[in-house]
Amino acid sequence: MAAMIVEKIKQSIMEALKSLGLSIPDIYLEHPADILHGDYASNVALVLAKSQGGNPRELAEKVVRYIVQQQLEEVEKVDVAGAGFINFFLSRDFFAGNVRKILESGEEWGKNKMLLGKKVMVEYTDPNPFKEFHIGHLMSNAIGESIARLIEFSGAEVKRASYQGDVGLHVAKALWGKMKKPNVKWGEAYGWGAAKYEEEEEAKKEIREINKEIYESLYGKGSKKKDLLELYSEGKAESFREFEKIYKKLGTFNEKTGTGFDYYYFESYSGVYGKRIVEEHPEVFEQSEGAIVFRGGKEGLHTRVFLNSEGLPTYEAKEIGLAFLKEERHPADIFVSITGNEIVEYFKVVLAALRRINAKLAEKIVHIPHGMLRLPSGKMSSRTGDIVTAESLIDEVSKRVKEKMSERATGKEQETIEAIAIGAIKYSILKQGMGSDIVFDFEKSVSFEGDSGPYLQYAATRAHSILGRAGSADNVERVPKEVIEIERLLYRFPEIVERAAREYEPHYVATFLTELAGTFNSWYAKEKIIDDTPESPYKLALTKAFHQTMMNGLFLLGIKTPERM
RNA sequence: GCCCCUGUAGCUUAAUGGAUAAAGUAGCGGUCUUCGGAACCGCUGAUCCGGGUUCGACUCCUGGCAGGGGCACCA
Repeated sequence: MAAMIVEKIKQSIMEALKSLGLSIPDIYLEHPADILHGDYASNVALVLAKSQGGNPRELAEKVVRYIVQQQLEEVEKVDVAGAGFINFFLSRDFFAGNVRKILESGEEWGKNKMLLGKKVMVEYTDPNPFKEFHIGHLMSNAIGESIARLIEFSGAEVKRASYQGDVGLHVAKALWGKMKKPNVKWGEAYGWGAAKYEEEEEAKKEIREINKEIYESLYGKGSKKKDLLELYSEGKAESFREFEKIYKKLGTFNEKTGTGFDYYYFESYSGVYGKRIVEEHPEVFEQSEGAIVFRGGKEGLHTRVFLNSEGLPTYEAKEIGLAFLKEERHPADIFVSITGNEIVEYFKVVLAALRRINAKLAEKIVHIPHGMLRLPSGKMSSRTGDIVTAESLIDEVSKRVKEKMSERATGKEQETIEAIAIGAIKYSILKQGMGSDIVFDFEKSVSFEGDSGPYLQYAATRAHSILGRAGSADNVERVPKEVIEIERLLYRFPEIVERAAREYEPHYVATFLTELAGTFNSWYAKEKIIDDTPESPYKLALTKAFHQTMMNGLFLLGIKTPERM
């Protein structure tokens, strides 16, 4: 397989530097904002002039002379501009060849080999049984699914994992609520139990008792209260079924296994594991006020409790256990964990402790924290009952899509409506960088115009519609002289995918697709694609290449491309 | 008080130390003789405040200010 053009250009720069007897710094290429500055630009001359002295422009001229001698077929022109930038202009043939390549590659278009042969496990979503699947989980799911797909596109074998809190006070609250009010849903039972826990001493006492009971039954001591355990299993199974339905809807679903995730981990297991591991490593942990703690002070971290004074594992010990559990069940090269950023500090402590127990395992763990999805009123919380469930959000947005669609004659299939609604929601989550919060304004956040999921889907369906009308679109013979702007974007797709995967940042893909769709829409507005000019077949091929790129890109965001909308 | 994250047009967000800071939305003005108007074109509008490093800073360092998160037996 031919190397990506960006690699070829880098190579040619390196050879030029070598011939000139210069040292070779890290070379990176950028796409200049202004097309007058070429398709790629390099600042090596500026970098070298800085480290070794000399005039950057003169240096650039020398480098260019060597590059020109190499006669790269894809490069039409190389020149020096500005302070000493080397600008590369790609040839007409390169762009046409790329269109051909897209059509040949189809669903494979955009893949890279960065992680070829690697095994990667991605953990995300992590909803807790007995509680509602809220929009925070939706956010984690959207991000995790996209990252999983990006990693798959980079050549790795990906396993999806979800880690769920099936023990702890929240479970006891739900169980207590359900026992008092057998007819309400689990989510509601939890909300009510949580409220009473704060309000009434008696309730608090009973809930703590239930918590202990569950723990003891799980830790092998058994329990006399058979009905409580039955209710517990029932609730867990019920949650599982509910979650699976949502995963299917969201597109996190493996047809082969018939489940959303390849691996499910539970705190009840990771807790047992973690407790044992902590106890086996007294050289790492220490006793303090009756608890077992890890002192992170040396590394500028907090001291955190791993086993509480009752000997029960906390979040930290469970996370340690989880790391070993994952490695045992599916040894991988990279374990990615997607979580909210409120636990970054804890995660650092966990990793610091793990490093001393098993440095190799700790090395393989990558924590990707994301911002929070907040409501205008404040933090998302299921404790106060002030929550928006994923289900209700999808329903609400679907309703609006339906209204919008009823203005049209065709296509009111539920499937399409949901694809658009979920596309809108996912896009609003994935269009921005991982770090910052999203303020979720019910009215504005999910728009159908401009910078939105439906905008991307719409551009794709337009292209699809033209292709349906035209029949064949595989003729890349009569190439027009002028390079069309879309061509200058299309070839960049694999680079974008690779970068997004490398940095675990799906928003690079989202931003790129938006630019691409906008360019297509502009072109579409002023250019007739199906006409009787000799260029028409090429324009059709270009339309098909655009459509393929949109489909692959949207797939990477976990968004479906409807045929009509 | 200490630690971490974030401050970019009115609002929501882009920008790999690089060339004139890019979009969407809101506002104003256009395109309606269509291969699909959820579209297209134009105008208005921004790097929180000081200092520093650099040929070059939204980006790196430093001091403030503002917002969020975290600071031992919850997750």
